[in-house]
Amino acid sequence: MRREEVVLGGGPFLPASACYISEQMAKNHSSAAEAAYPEDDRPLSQRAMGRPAAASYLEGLNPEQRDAVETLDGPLLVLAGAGTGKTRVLTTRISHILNLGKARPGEILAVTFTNKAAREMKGRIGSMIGGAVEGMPWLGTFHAIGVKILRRHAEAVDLKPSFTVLDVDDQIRLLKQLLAAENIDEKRWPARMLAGLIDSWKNRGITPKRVPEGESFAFGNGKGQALYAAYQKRLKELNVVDFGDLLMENLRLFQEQPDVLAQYQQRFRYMLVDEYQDTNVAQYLWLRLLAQENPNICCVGDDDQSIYGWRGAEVDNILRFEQDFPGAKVIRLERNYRSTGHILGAASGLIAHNEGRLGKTLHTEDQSGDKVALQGCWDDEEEARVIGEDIEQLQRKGHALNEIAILVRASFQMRAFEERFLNLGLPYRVIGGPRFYERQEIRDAIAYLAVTLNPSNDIKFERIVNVPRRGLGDSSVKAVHQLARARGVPLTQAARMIVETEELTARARKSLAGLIGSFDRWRGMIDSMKHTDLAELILDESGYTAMWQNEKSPQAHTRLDNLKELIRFMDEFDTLAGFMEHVTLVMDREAEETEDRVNLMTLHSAKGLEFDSVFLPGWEEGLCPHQRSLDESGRSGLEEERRLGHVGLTRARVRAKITFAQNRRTHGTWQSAIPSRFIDELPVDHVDVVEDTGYGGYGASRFDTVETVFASGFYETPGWQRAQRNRPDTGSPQRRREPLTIEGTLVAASTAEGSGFSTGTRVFHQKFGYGRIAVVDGNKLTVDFEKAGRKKVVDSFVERS
DNA sequence: ATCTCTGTGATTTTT
DNA sequence: TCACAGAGAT
Repeated sequence: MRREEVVLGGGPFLPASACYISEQMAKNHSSAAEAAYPEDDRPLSQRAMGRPAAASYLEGLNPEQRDAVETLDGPLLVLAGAGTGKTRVLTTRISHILNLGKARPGEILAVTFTNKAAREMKGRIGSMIGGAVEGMPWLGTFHAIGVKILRRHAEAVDLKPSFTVLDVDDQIRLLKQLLAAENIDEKRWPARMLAGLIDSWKNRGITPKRVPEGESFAFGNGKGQALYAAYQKRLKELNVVDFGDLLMENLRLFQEQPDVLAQYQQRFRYMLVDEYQDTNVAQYLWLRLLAQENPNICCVGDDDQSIYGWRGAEVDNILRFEQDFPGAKVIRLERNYRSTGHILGAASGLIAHNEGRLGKTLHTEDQSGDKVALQGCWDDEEEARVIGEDIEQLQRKGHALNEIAILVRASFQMRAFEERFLNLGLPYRVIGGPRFYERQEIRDAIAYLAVTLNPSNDIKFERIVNVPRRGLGDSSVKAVHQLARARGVPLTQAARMIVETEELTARARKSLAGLIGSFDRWRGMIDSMKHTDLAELILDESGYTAMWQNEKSPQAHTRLDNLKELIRFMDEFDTLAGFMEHVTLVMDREAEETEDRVNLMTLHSAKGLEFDSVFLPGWEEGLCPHQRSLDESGRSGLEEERRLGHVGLTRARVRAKITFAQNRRTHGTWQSAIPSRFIDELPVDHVDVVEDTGYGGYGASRFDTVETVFASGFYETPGWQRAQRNRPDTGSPQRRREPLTIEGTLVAASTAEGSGFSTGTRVFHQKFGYGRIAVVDGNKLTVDFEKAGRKKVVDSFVERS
């Protein structure tokens, strides 16, 4: 994720001796190498040096794992259940391919979903083959690899090689502008919704032209498709791509340029895919294209752990693998090395209720250990109290808090636990939540750096043009915008032009000129200054650091710390450009946690992790099979929720406890809840019911209150009142009051070179009124206005009167 | 520009 | 209930 990813192509990747053999084998690798294996086919030099025999790393594997590692040719699906050594198989397989000399590191494509997984694989392979990780240039996330390929062929998809990746914030900002331009009421049709829709299209590999007619109506009364097209056009103008494009444009590239596709098909002798159950349609199509020529594709995944359907993952991809890749071999990894027999039994029993699955039966030799505990509680507070007590007891027995996790379905559940733990003085940490890169101050800082590097990055420029406040409010920005659009130039360039005139107030003009000047100055220092020093200088000189120093809010200090952390992070890269290249894609830095704390997170973020003790609160109908999931996706939704439960249980090594609350406060009102259907699906032999002794007596009376509050409160809810009020209002979306003639002038001005104006012409200006042109200087006019006096203006802001 | 008020909606999250 | 975003007021 750091420097090594910037390295393109395959550099030296193995010790010299190994490199030699790889070269040789790669040339005529097919039959000879296969026949030779498993005999010791290392070069004499290596054998003489006493290096471990080729197969030594295979020894610790169980038969299925070994089969998965050694079945190198043809399509292979490895169904790897939870805790069955999936990562080990992947990394050993890569090492094996390299060791046999069947491919060079640069000829292996290995894709993961997260940076974390990619990093882990790099690390493990590095320690297996001897540290030289640079040799795996094509090991990374789908997105990172997508960027790498796109950079090399940017022109083929109407981009410049210097394109940047748009983050979600900027994406929304851009969509909002489009909606405003189209006069769409953002209240009714929020930009986020459109973003989600576009994302879902991109997930499925659907271009604007191919949007199904019905789906276009999912936004703005049928404007969905047109807006998607407009958005794509705008992205190209700005030379940016969004996350979805990283794959979409790759697909387009491969489809439109067969020679480019062929180049990669030949390059990748072996392909490996991690977490295949999480791939979306676009990723699947991408892999299919690459594997057409050379079917050595190995997908590792677990259909029972597919929990990202709602963001485009297609479980179907893994279910259909054998049809998609004819002649595919399927290997099941069912030996679990993580959990006790009871935990595994409970998890297996639960997931067995799903119909759409390939079917695996996890087993373990470990038959010791406790059954899964089950306890009902009165409400969420009691649930937190019970779990808090359990944890304190574990702590007293000497268990590390780091080995304890509470996995919730939805983040609002965390609150009760946090309150309780603060009360008890029990240290905890929340995993997930807002990420470093998503913090406002980090994004602002990055915006400054981005504009310094590339002055035509309009989106970033807009973000910080008035941050910190420098008197460039809406009206000033709008004027710059208008000019930029009329001329078809970036905002910074429009700003340069406008400060030569008197369109803006003297104060705004001075401020804007200062900002532009600063950016020019900073840009001039890129080559002569260390990038981290430059970043610091920019943040200081722009007044950004001062802005937070002057703020008295308690978070201001953290923000300044984060900025320092950003600079420290930058230091891991050689140049500013190198840092910026990776900033959008990889900023998942979490400070290494050393303290002993209980882990609190959602079930989703627990995937891939494991703990000695796991608590699973909130197993209630409507929450653990989440109501929304049921409403929106019916049976498949229910099955995904069940997989979520399965993922939760299989995180536990030695103990797991499921709890549910009979009453839960949601949106302010108390609701009585019934235990999740999943609870009754657990095999009784693996479960111990803990009697709930925590409440007595007052339950019924409280319940009465619940009903009264609910019944009487309804007609006072804001929602109802809103509905009443809005009834007669037939809704008249505000029309933007902009004379059409202005538009006409704008179009004319943008097409004509130079101004079509001459001295003496009577003109009209929105702000200054009527006047007569005194001087024409290219696009700049000096006009004697009847009321405002002599002003310098840009020609596109006036019209003939 | 900075605040206060009002309306709104409320799973899950990576890149 | 409560947090947050956007509009409107000062």
